[in-house]
Amino acid sequence: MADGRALKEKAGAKREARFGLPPPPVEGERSRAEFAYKAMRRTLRDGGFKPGQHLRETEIAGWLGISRTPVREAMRRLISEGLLSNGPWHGAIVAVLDMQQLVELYAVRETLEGTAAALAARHASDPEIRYLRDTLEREARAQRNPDRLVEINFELHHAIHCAAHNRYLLRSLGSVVDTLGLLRHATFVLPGSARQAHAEHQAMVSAIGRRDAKAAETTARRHVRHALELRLRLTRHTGNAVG
Amino acid sequence: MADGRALKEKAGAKREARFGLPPPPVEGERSRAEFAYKAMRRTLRDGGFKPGQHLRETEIAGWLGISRTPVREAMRRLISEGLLSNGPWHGAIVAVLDMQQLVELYAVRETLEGTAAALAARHASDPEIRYLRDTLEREARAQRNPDRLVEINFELHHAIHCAAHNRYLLRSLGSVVDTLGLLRHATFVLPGSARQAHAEHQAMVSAIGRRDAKAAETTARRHVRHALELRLRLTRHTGNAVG
DNA sequence: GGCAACCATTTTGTATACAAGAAAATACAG
DNA sequence: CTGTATTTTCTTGTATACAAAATGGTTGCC
Repeated sequence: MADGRALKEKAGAKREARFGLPPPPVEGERSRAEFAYKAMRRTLRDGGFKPGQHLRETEIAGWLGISRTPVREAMRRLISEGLLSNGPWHGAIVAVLDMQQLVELYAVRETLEGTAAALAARHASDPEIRYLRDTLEREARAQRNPDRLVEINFELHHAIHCAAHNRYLLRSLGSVVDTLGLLRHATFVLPGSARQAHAEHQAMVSAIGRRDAKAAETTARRHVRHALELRLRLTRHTGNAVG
Repeated sequence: MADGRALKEKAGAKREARFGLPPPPVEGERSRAEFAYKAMRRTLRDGGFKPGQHLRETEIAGWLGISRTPVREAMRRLISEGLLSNGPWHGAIVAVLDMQQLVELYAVRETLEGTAAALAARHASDPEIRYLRDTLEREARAQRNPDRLVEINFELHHAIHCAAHNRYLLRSLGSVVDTLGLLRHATFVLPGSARQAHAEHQAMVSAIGRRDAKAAETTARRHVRHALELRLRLTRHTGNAVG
């Protein structure tokens, strides 16, 4: 860590041109590898990297003002999580999802979300169920605010995943959700979808609260199927490739 | 860590003492990171690393005759796959599974294997189904050979996973199967278990061959439940900690 | 004798130098 | 003018030097 200053300045010039991102948002991680990971992840989420784009180690390193080593580590991690792909010739590119992959992904998600809901119905603690109901109410009050809706939707699903009390299920679901995070547009822009999603969320939380595992699984699976339908419709509008 | 030569010799002397492994088995991978990954993975599989053991980067590097960089990369990959754990103080230790984790793991496995079987029933090609039947016959002929049985069992399950034609399901299943691979003892040592497993495999393959997704899922889930029962019984015999 | 603080050793984190490989560009020949 | 071969440049893979953090032992004090 001789001098980050010179690097940071040089990269600063390229920064805006290369990626649309302001400065790397978070600072103060305990390790630079962690910092690089979080920064790249957030940038992926926010669409700062375009799907299919070739990410060069030196470029990212300069951008973040650190050396290649921690960047490399972060990239390998993102690759193993499926958010980046190993290009044909060694080199990371931003993963792209085609429609076939979308369908496969949602098939797995349906299974895992169904299981999570069923397990949550069995194992959720009372405070967890109260938190679910609270989140549901917050969702009801945010119907007009798409950004907030996306956020609350994520919180609700994540809360259910956690309430299942199964760390391996949580890991697999995390992998699927992260991959799905590559998709840029929320489906809430479609008319009526927010209301429908809220109704389905209500059914899920209600079933979990009643400790009705069967109903929880059924409603969760149906919810995911509907989400896929919305997504496919959205994809049709947007164009062939997603992301 | 001034000069690698002294380290290499020192580690070479320790090699047999530290890890029970002869020389690192595979050579000629396209990158040393890949080589280190495969070597460590194989060693984990073969029980060369003891659960809970602290793996030091320099030690592994010396053992494999390469530098720390690719070793580091391999370790991070293994950590992200859950085969190693990030020790409390930065440093990789071999993952250990307690009984609670075992139960959670099998719960996920039941879901995923069930889904895989159901999808295989729908999507498997005829050659894939022929391969399943062939593997089943090979299993029938190997009833007396526990080592071979473990191998064929793995092949059969993997063939079903592949026949589902869903790369995300395959990834999640791979994660679960790998973690399960930390368990050293096969359950086939228990009396009658091999025969029962074979019967259940027959039911699964038969259902897939009939394109009966519902039956495939049911039989697969039951198979996994029985496997968990065997595993728990075995754990009881072996002692509390598994691996 | 026990506890605490400090120092030494070990181990991980980071940077950078160097090598090998691949891709792109250019030049030459047909 | 086009296709191919060669060279150049860029990018990744690996090693090693260096820095920082932490652990464990040792020593001193209460």
